[in-house]
Amino acid sequence: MARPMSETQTLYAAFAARIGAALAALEEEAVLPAGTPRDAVSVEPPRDPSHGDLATNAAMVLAKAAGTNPRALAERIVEKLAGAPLVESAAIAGPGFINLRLVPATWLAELRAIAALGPDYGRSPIGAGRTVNVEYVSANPTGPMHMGHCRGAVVGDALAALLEFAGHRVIREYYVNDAGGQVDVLAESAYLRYAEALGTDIGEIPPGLYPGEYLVPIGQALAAEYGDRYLDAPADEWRPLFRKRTVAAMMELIKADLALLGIHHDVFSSEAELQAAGKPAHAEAWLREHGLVYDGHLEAPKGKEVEDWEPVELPLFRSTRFGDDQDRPIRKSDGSWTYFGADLAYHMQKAESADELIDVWGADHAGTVKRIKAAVAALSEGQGRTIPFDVKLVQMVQLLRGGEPVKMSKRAGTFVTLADVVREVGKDVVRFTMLTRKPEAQMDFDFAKVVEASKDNPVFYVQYAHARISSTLRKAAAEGIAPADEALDRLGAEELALVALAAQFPREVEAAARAREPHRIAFYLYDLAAAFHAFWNMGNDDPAKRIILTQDAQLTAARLFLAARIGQVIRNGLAILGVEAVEEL
RNA sequence: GCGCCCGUAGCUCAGCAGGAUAGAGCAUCGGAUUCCUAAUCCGGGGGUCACAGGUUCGAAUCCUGUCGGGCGCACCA
Repeated sequence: MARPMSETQTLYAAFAARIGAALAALEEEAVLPAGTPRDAVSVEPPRDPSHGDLATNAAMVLAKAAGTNPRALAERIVEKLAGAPLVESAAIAGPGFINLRLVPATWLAELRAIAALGPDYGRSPIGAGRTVNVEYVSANPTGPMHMGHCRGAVVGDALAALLEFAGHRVIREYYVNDAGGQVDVLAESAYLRYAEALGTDIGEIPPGLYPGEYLVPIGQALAAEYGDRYLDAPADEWRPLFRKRTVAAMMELIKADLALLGIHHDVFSSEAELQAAGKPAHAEAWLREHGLVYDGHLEAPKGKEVEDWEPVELPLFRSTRFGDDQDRPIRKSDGSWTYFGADLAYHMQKAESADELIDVWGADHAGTVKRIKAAVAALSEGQGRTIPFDVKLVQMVQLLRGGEPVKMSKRAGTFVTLADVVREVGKDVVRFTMLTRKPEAQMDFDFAKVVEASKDNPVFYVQYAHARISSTLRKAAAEGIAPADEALDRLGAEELALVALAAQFPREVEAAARAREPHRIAFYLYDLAAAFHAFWNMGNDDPAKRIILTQDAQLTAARLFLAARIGQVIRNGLAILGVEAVEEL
């Protein structure tokens, strides 16, 4: 046990392993029952730095299993840890915390580990061997992306990157809702533009159709390709073609918008193709076999008057068996599939190639979470394997400009497009800002504030820290000094404190990945940037604390080495968020 | 009426698997600029973690209820 740390082993991983070894030893001595689960054992920095460098709650969470009290068990664990390499002292505190004080060389080893791992520093194996399907965006293919889609897009994309960094294989997926009635409306709208392109005066776009200008080029393209062939033809003749062509064009628009945000999906699944392949019918048959679909009557909606309510018999999925409030229809009275019916089959399809599913939805779809969770639960049960399934609900974003709400009307076609916003404030600002709040909390997005270049704005604050590091390295290079790790032992307490914070990056990644919360990375980076800015400013008060000391090349090289590693961690974190680490501002 | 989310400093929000004395920014007050980028930093004041119960060695965190705000509640998507 207690192997010395290797070049590339990170601190928290090393000590988690060491404590595990100590616990295993105690199992052999029968102090702990064999096979005691250790999931709740954590290794973390103590709240108060004066307590030491690392703390573990092992004694507290395992005391019950050991049949003793936390402090007594802590003593047994401390015996095993006290003599370990790099440990200066191990003490029991409070209700049974074990505080470890480490020799300073520990931090220097971590610095070298960051250097050795580079862009891989912080990667975790917790997801190894697991494939996660993350479905996000899935905006209807009826027009360009608007700001209502933005937050889910960014959160989903960052979540996918985070899970990948934490070792999962990730499938980024987009569900194209190209089968519903709205797509007919879209086709009709495009048909109008087609007629317009051929010289017909179409006047005002009738209410209910899509009025957006973005359909004009589609109409022109269709006119150029087909001439007036469909101008006086019955709708049945052109509708399927116009649907297909317009949806395809809309998806190109959407993909271009997503590209502006740096988002690229691996898989686009078409609802229409899903239906054409008979997947929903197959799902229905399977569910009927398992007694989970039956023909029954839908209850009238509660708390809401429906004038022409008539009970009809429909095929219902027994979602109440899995916690839903009502059984849900999978087909309409005309026999076509409901959105849910197709979505249910879609989730079955996704589960074929993934161990785990995550959907990122807007909060306006909160009402349908239970039924789709019920569907996946039914699938899990029927297949006899657990399919973990999470729906991340992303709350609304209120758009402001200098404190005033930005007026939007979908009907009038005056929504704020994602492309406009990215053009105005930039990709990095949009992405980072969307991640500075937990997704389930509502947020404001103020155009005036997010472009502010001050510490009030976390994007700039973090990028500024990185730019400062870059410029320092440039300046040092110009003076002929390169970062080097030969004299790291000359680094002082302030420098080691900075390393201690950087060393937490791997566990932040793991915690964020486990919680499926990429915003934690953004907050961590803010803290790390703050620590670096504070460190930097010590050089303003005391010139001896500057990074570049022309009269001491050796110490300068060591400090540059430190600064470069902090920069590396910032880069790795920003990479998860999909934000550029700039070299200068 | 029902379901989901939220409620933490004057404002905007963090709070990491239930852990030690609840944190940051803004605002406010007082300081640092012959400087490697002051686009930054240091310090002061500011809290009944909405409220009431419960679970336990320990709750901002978990459970129940109440109040307040948001979203949703069609065979729509």
